[in-house]
Amino acid sequence: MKHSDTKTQILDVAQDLIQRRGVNGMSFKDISETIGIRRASIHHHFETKEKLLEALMTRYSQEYGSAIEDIVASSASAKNKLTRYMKLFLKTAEADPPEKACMCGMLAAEIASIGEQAARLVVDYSESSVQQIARILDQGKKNGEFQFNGDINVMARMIFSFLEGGLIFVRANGQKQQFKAMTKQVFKLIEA
Amino acid sequence: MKHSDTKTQILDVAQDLIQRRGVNGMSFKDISETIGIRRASIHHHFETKEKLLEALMTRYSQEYGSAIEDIVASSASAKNKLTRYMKLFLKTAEADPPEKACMCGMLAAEIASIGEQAARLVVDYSESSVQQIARILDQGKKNGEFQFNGDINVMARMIFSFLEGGLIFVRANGQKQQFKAMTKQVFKLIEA
DNA sequence: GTCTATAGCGCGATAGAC
DNA sequence: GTCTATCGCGCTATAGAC
Repeated sequence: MKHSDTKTQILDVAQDLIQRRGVNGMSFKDISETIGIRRASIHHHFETKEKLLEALMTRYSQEYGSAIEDIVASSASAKNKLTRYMKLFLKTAEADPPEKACMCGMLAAEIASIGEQAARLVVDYSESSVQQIARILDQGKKNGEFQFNGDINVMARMIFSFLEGGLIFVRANGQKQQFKAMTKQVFKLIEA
Repeated sequence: MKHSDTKTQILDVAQDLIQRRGVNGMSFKDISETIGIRRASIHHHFETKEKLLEALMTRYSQEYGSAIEDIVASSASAKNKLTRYMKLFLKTAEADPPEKACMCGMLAAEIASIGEQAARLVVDYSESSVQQIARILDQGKKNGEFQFNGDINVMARMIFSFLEGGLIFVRANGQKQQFKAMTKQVFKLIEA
């Protein structure tokens, strides 16, 4: 079993810190102390903090983007797909130790503090997530699983917004079981 | 017409900066340069940054808390109340210049970076907001305006989460008209 | 690829004059 | 109540040895 290389370790620790404290609450010093190297060594792998954020968000988009694509492209029911999609968020809410929000949500909250490139990656990822949710809703509406009034895309954006905001607030108030209750409530609103 | 005093100016500028950049993206230097005084003068009014955040969140709870109470306690229809409540968020989304999210949401996102006292004020305020939304939903369900499956409190928390998350993401992607569309979608889901 | 050393600035905070 | 001056630390970033 090989240990992950330094570059990967840096990305892992940076992501963890951002999910807990945010971009401006995460520093090269924090990272270096956590993985036991010097700050200068981080700069060897990532020239600037801005570049680190770009690399982080790129990896994130690929990992989660393909996980979500797998879900949407599968032959399962719409309900099963939406359940699996929301389970990705549930996993973060129920992480041990908890106190983690979605990294995309944290970067979006501090969008003014990250570079243009990283900001675009955040926007692109979130817009693509909304689209994927919309596809699931569309499938469900067409095959009769789901039934609700209003526009599918608006509804998809609402679900995404609630998932992101929900994670931030259950982390703040510590009541993570509330998050699960809300994901179940989604189905009560849209199921036929 | 008297100009607002320094203490109020400091709170106003601090709140504005937090809504745009977040707690860790706001500094005494930013505040001092914006209102044209020295950093030491801010410390005269607020001993520490932590105390400033407490004062800020206390004022915020009072202002918005009483505005929300007025709405909930009025004799209007549930639909009218919920519309007025959501209009408080819409006003932030459509602020000019925009790029503002809800201060409570920004503090919640960076909850690990603020003191215990300020953190509790954030949690208390958001929980009380959820309760107020629940009261509106309860009124609407009882008098037949609203009709939806599931628990009222969970539904209230979902609406609050979506409003907070929604503000963060429409600020990031610049499409504030999407926020208004989502608030309208709420009624399509719950109206009888 | 990791290190030491350092530059240069921003930060929160305090002492003390006015 | 505001100022100047300063402390001490954290921050991102860079140069250059090993």
